Amino acid sequence: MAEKDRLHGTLDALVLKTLSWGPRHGYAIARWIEETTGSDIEVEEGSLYPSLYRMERKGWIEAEWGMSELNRRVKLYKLTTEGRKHLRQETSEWARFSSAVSRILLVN
Amino acid sequence: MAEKDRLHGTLDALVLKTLSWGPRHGYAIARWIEETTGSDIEVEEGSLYPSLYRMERKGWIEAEWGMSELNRRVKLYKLTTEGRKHLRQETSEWARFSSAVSRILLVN
DNA sequence: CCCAAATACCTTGACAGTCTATGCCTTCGC
DNA sequence: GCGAAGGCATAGACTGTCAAGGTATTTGGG
Repeated sequence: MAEKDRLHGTLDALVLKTLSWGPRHGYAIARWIEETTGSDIEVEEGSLYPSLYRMERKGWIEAEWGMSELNRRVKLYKLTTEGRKHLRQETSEWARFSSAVSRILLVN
Repeated sequence: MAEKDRLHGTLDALVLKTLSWGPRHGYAIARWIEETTGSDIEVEEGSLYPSLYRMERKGWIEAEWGMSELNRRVKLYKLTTEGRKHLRQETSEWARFSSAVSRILLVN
C-alpha cells in the first residue's frame, strides 16, 4: 500500500500522451508506459480499461477493432482533436502541480 | 473537477515535510503549503484533518494542545522519528514517480 | 499433438483519499 | 455588539486505483 494509488488522476494523461505518437491498443499502451519508465510506473489492466472507456465516453479517444502484428484481435485507440486539446491542458496542469510538490518536497 | 484530486496520495508527504521545519498546527500547515506554492496547491481542511489523524494513528506525527501567537487554542503537530523515516521514503518515491511521469508527459 | 506462456480484452468489488459542505467556538478590530 | 478571520472537526458523496478473477486466441516447445 505504500507505493499504491500514486498514479491517481495521472493515468489518463499518460494514456493520452502515449496515443499522441499514434494509434495503439490497450495492452500495448500499458506495456509501452512500463517500458518507457523502466517499470517505475506499472499500469494495471483494472485501471487501464476503465480509463479507456472513461476517455472514450468523454470523446478524447476513439476506438476501432483491428489486428495486431501478432495476428490478434485488438481494439485500436486513437486521439481525437478534443483529446489532444485535453492532453495539452493536463500536461500543463501536471507541470504546475509536480513543480509545486517538488518545490516543497525536494528542497533542503 | 478538472483540477481536482490531483493531490491524491501526496498530501501526507507535503504535511510531513512541512512539519520537518518544526512543529505547526493544522491551519498553519495548510496556509504554509499554499503560500509556498503560490496557491498552486490548495489544502482543503476536509483533506487536511483526515490526513493528520491518519498519520497520528500511524505514529508519524504527534499532537499536543497549545496556543498560537494569535492567542488561539491550537493543536500542535510534530514529526516523530518514525515520521521522519517515512518522509524520506515518500520523498524518494515521489522523485521516482514524478520523474517517470515527466519523462513521458513533458518530452517532445 | 498437447500444453504452457504470452497476448489481449473485460469486469467486479473493496478500498482509500479528496472534496464539498457544514458546524462550532474564539479572538480581534471596528 | 458584530463581522471577519482563525482554528478544529466531521459527514457524505465521489472517483480512480487495485487485486483478482474471467475469457479467448495464438504461438512455440517438447
